[in-house]
Amino acid sequence: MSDRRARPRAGLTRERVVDAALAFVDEHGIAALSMRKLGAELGVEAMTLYHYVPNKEALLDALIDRLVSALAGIAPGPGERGQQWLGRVARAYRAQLLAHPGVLPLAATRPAVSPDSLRVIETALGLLEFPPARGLDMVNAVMTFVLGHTLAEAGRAPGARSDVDSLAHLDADRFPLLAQALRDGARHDERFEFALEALLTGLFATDPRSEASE
Amino acid sequence: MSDRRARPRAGLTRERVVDAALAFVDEHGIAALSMRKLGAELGVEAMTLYHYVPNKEALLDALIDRLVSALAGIAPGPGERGQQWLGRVARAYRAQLLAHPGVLPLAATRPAVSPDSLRVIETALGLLEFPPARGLDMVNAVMTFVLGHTLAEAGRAPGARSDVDSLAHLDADRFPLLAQALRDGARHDERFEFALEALLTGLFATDPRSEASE
DNA sequence: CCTCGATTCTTACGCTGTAAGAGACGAGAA
DNA sequence: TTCTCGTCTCTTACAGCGTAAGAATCGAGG
Repeated sequence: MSDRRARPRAGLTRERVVDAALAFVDEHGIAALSMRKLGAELGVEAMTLYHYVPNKEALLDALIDRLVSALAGIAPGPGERGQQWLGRVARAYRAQLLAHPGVLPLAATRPAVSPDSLRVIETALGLLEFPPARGLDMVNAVMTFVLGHTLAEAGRAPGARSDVDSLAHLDADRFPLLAQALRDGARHDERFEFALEALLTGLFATDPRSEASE
Repeated sequence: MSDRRARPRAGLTRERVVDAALAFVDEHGIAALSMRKLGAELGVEAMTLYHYVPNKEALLDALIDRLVSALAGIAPGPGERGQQWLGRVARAYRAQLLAHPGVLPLAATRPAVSPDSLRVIETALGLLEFPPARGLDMVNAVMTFVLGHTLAEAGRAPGARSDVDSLAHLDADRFPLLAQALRDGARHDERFEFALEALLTGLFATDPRSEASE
């Protein structure tokens, strides 16, 4: 019944598996991802995947690592100050998250402590001219801000797009100011730029050298 | 075999169900929550819960609403400026999230558009002396910042506590500055206060009346 | 050709959310 | 009291999940 070449080798790699998972999540959302479906996408049974990934958790971790790794390549330009560089990293992070919104809930839920993300932080601390503890506070503030902001913008299920989009039909009598604020639409990019600049300005407002006291 | 009073009424309410779910999540984490286990906690079969909640998604939504509703009661003090009030709301939001860290992944993943959260925003817009669109940007920035920051601090599984805590044993040779920055421990509260003040300062740095141009 | 390790599949278990419908309860009507 | 009816609860069932255990198959090196 079964022909002799029913099961040719699929030529899988851990990388190919993660690639396929990322593509699948981009298309169908994180909730739809299952080992069986991912296997089917690769022409393979579910259990085969366990030869390349210890379990599903590890696979999900690998998805985040993909996004964060892209940030590790952002080198400071010649003479670039910490503030500019941190802004560039923040924008790149947001771009990565927006490019793969299905992964956003994962980024929110799992710690980002891969070697690549540590490298980004180490670079920042070297660049910032603040005491390391303070520098870490600043990096933490910026990265968590980007995550939170992008979550509100695009982190929800593939159906409803964003917080402000799901408010399209709201009670203008009970919330007149909010209705007015929303009249111009979402303006996600503007909103992000405004808030990022405000945060960076606030963070860098103090003098690096006056930090040891108190 | 089964005695005559085997099934007395459980006296459930939607509220009691949500209460139990919140308590269960606080104790065992969101991943452990299942309709069957929650039913068992209430002395009832799983399907019984569906008389009080249309499905599990709605139950999860109800959990977030619990947290956000607590913010709706924060009224501006007499003569209180927008910046102070927004800071108080931010700290209260963080306190709510920290009190129920199991719910944090939900807050990150689901839109916060319940009537109560809209009321908070409307109040903010009335208080801020900025054009509503700009005021919404500011509220959005603060709330998403708090969410992101608290996620990094406590949003992970009940096992590993936080991002910085899971770095306790890191390679001090490869990441010397980071290791130094972590020498004093987590300092979550300090870190939050520093970043929140920076953000608020940055947000309120511009003059409300000079916003119409450009 | 034969063997061996790497790869893939099969089967199975306990768990999940929930659809469908049966059954038991308690309050009001007769 | 007895009957009825709407509300509550349970039973059964199904398709899907992650993955443990082990059998089957492949391709490369001896």
